[in-house]
Amino acid sequence: MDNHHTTLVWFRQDMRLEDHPPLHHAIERGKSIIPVFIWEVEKKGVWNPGAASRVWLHHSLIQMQKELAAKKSQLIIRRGQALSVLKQLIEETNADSVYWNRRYEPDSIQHDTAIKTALRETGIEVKTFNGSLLYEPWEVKTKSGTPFQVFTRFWEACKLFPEPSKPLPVPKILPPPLQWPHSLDVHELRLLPKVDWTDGIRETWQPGEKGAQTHLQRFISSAIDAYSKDRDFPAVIGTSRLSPHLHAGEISPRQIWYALRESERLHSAAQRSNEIWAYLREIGWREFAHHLLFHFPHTPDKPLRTDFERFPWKNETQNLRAWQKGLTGYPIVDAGMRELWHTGWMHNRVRMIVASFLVKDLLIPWQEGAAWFWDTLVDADLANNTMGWQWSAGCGADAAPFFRIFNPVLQSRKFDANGSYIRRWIPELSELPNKWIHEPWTASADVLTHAGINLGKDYPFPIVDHSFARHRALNALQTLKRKLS
DNA sequence: TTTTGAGTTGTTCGA
DNA sequence: GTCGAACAACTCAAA
Repeated sequence: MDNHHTTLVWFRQDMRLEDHPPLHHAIERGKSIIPVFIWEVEKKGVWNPGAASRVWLHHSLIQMQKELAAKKSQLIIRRGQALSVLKQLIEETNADSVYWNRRYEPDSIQHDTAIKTALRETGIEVKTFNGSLLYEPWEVKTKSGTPFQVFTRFWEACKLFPEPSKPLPVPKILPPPLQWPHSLDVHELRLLPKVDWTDGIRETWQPGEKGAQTHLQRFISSAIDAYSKDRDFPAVIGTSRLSPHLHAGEISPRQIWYALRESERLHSAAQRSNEIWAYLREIGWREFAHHLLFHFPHTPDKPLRTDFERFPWKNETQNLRAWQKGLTGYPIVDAGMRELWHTGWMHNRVRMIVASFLVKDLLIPWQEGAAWFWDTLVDADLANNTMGWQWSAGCGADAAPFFRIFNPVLQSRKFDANGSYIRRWIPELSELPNKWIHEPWTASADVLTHAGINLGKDYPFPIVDHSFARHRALNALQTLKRKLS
């Protein structure tokens, strides 16, 4: 049995067959291919995937198995230390090459680099590729060679690069080995929770490459033309909702880039072009987040602006719990937190509102918010999550702390004027007229009774007064300034 | 990328 | 028709 020159293609956060450089190059070698997924033993002090991400991964793996089966191939699933599993597989299959797409989180870089070195030392060919970013984080730099810290400058610099390379086609067939090594069943990884709370995720999402394509097509055909207007309204499906697919790598940013550029070419109207670039700019934010994380690897735990390490945070567990459960008494905040809990996702506008509320109104450290998002978001991504929270706290790149104290009532009136988002996620308020839906505590006893609400019982009073909290946050920022000078 | 508060101008309404 | 109070609508600077 000559299985010689088999290539292992190691899948991680790139659960797709289209635009997959390692697969493409493995096929070009003309030898058999074994797709591998390894569920690594969870390590302490490392950002292991959160509960919602694991649920997503479970379903994504099942989809991958189906996709591969249609290509006369299969996904070999193993568990354990990646290096020893790969060595084991190399021995079992006589493989001489391992290909994979690069990851960019600090832990992953260290980890993957060590594996690459160790494998090469044993004479194995290792090739790594860029499968998840438009540009490598180290390619984009200022004129003086330093990393960017302001988005607009970063994005301008990106646009000076040649366009990203065209996505690679889905391979027609993956040459199978003469004999398949043993694989675990997806269920054996125990990625699903013991108590099943995943209904909402399953109803809302369709993990896998097909689901990603469906979302992309829907977005291009029905939402892109109103993107810049609609994207801020959480009751409207005005955003792409591609974030979990992007995070799992079920679609690559190159595929999105080309799909949109293609649609720009087909509809040459200037307006559509504006909308497309407004959206691509968001893909740019994702690139920027990875750029920042690569150059400032300590930022998942520590503020980029070091003076913020002395910010007088309040670690009030009760308030944190109320925020997590969607019981702050501010309907727009609670609606967002409940959408998150139920679907594993939250509209971006609402993410900014709830983040501002946690950090500025409750003065709870942004790391607490980041940790909760990490566990509950199906799109939990270390780069995006870190940048987003530091942006909200005002301690990261593009710092503007004063601009980021959102008024939850004003935001609610502006972006959910008729309260349909609130009513969807907070049914106990559904009978309350629009006038009071954003601030139930201002409604008269009469109005509340009529809406069937016993405030303080059915729905909480605000856990903090926003006006008071705003002044408190401004004072806290003031002390930071004083300490500096 | 937002909110607030002050200052200004405009509008309405009743005496 | 006039006056002034009350309030709405708007602009702008500062946090």
